[in-house]
Amino acid sequence: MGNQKVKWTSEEEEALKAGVVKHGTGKWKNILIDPQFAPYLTNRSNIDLKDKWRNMSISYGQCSREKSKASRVKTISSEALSTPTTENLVAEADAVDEFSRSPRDVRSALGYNAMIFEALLSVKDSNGSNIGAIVEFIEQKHEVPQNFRRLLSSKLRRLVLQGKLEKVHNCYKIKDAALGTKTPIPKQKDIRPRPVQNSGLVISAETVEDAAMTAAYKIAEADNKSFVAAEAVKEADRVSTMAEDADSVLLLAKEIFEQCSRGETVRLAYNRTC
DNA sequence: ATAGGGCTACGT
DNA sequence: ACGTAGCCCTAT
Repeated sequence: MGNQKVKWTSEEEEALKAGVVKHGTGKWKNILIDPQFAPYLTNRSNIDLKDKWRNMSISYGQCSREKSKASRVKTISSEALSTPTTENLVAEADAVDEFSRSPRDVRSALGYNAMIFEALLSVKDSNGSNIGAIVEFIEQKHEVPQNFRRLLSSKLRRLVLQGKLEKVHNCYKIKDAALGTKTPIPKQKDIRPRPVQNSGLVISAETVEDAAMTAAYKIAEADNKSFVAAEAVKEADRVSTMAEDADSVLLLAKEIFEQCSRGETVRLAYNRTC
């Protein structure tokens, strides 16, 4: 007799994720009235968004480990201080948030792309950020190598090439199109054994990039709120590292392709150690 | 308007 | 029978 339950479609989920990236968690009404997302969410109320986001956060968080019913998020604040498990360390680090940068910051090992998105997402300036600001932001939160600025600029260039970022004058910002409205890729909930298309580089690279975007969502969420279980952070780490590897291969392939198409002879030397 | 607890339809 | 996820209720 109660009402029928209407399952969320993947389009709705994507719109919600993108909405959270753009407006932040808790801004459900804003997401709902944003013309960018509204078309996908006509059947949902702001409360629905809140509930759905809660469910998504929970299911991302518990992934593989213990599935005690009490891991419902609220335990973080009460127990984090007493039991030093990895999970709680992360929760704690995120709860203190802001400018806490203990030397063993759990996220210091995150992939650079993830850091870049993290930086750009937390700067709400619609003009974007210049490279100096990005470097500064990341240095605040993570330990970086000596040549970081140089490294960063090549990463940024790459992301612009891929259409993930937009460069205006000397400022970089996240391209809206990259945040979901673009492709209605079905993208089912991971876990599934997904038949790996052995057909090629492009497809797999795109898939990985998609995963990297998801990782960015999670990181954005971690900064906006104070919870995201260790599993999610670890996964974000793993995935963004994969994405960077794929990036390199993709870029290399592109260069080779361009040289070939100009009729140049391309020589490849294989001297990897692994 | 939002957060969090509670209820329950639905799929195993 | 049980867990999950969508929906409802209430305090803030």
